[in-house]
Amino acid sequence: MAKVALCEDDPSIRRIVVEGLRHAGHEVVTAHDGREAVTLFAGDDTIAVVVLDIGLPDADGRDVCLALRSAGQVAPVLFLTALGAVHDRLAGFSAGADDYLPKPFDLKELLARVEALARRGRLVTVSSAGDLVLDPARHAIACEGREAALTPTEFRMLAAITSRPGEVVRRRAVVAAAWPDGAMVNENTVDSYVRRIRAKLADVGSPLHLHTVRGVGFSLR
Amino acid sequence: MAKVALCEDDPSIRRIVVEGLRHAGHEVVTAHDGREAVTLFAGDDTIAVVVLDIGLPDADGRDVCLALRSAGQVAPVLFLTALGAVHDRLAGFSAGADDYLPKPFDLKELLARVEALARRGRLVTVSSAGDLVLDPARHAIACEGREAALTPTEFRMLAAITSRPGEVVRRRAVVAAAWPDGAMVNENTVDSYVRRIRAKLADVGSPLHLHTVRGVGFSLR
DNA sequence: GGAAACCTGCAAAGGACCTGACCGCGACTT
DNA sequence: AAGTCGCGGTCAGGTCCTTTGCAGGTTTCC
Repeated sequence: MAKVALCEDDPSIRRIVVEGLRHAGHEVVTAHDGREAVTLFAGDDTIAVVVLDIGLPDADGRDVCLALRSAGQVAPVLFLTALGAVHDRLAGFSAGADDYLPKPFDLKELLARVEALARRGRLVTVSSAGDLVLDPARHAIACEGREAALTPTEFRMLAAITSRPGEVVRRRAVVAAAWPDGAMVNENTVDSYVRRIRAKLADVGSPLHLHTVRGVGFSLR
Repeated sequence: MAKVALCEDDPSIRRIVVEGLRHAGHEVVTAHDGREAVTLFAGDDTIAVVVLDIGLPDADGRDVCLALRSAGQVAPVLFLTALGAVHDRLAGFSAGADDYLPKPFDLKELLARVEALARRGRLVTVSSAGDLVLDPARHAIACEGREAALTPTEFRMLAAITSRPGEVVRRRAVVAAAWPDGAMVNENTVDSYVRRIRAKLADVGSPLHLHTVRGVGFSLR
């Protein structure tokens, strides 16, 4: 029950994979070549996993991956390839891939890996108007290329607020998230952190602002 | 003439396999349970192939595999199992296995597969990101011709960090990888090693730097 | 106007990390 | 057997960042 984007030029392989994914309950969008993949997949933030063939007729799958990444697509990418050579695998990873499957592959294994990637999520995306990305793997936020590192406490706090975009997160909940051990005394410390988080949001040019709801808490809009 | 690591709790099966491998000219090291396997196999970089029983008395073979992987063991892993079910096969692969053999198996087939794996080297042999190359066989890093030798501990540590290029690897994970036996007391020792690794990265002129993320861990960028 | 809630700038304290040096141990050499 | 060397691990001191809280200004609500 996740949305999977598939780019594969070989019709028979494509059919098998699509049927397998659909049968497993996933929604599938397909592209036949690299250009179509970029067009269809780049702006779609509902995609949970991207499956890319490396050997495409019009482009290298890795270039497609890079293009998707630079277009803000943050879904994990799994590469399919007939090339078993190590350096291809490596090039795939350095292009921003999250997993790799050499052809010929077992369909069940592909399904297992796709689902693993979908579960893992890898990134918490906050897409509302622009695409602000919260990256737990790097403890950073990113927006259109620009990136800012967060301290552990800042990150916990922001994560709590972005977990429910648009909604108001109560001050108490923010405190509980930022200080899981139950420590913390001074209320004002929260404000200090909010201030610093706001500064970093501004640094990356985020279209989303950390809005305060007086007497209640904070929300991201 | 390859070194094979075997972990199997059943004495009769173990004896048969060991004799078969030795007869074929391989060197064999054995473990009886998961803990012993991790202890013996994790730090041994001369191992060409690891053969793991999935059903061990003290642990799931897949967990052992994960532990070995995170400890920097890069040899291909072949699973033995009495379970023929597909989902076990898949779980095995997702745990980082390279091949799979259901019991009861023909000794000749096991030998053939072990040798195939030994020849092939390993699925993820050289982990590299950018132009930096990590060579497990020589315990060295190289960058555009220049090369530097790493000590075993340094290598395990760097391997753990390069396994996820760009992402932050938690300090805890780094420690687990560098000291697979769970030893290690002084936190500062990690810093010392990081320092040495940085020096060697600089020696070979690596474009990638070992970046520290305060309060979290390290990442390679 | 006044109080509460919030923002801002700043600075102290403590922790995390870096650095350079040191020492013990085992392996290898002589 | 003694010496040498590389590796693993530790230590002390310094640096820098994170955390925390204060003090005072500003906004909002009654």
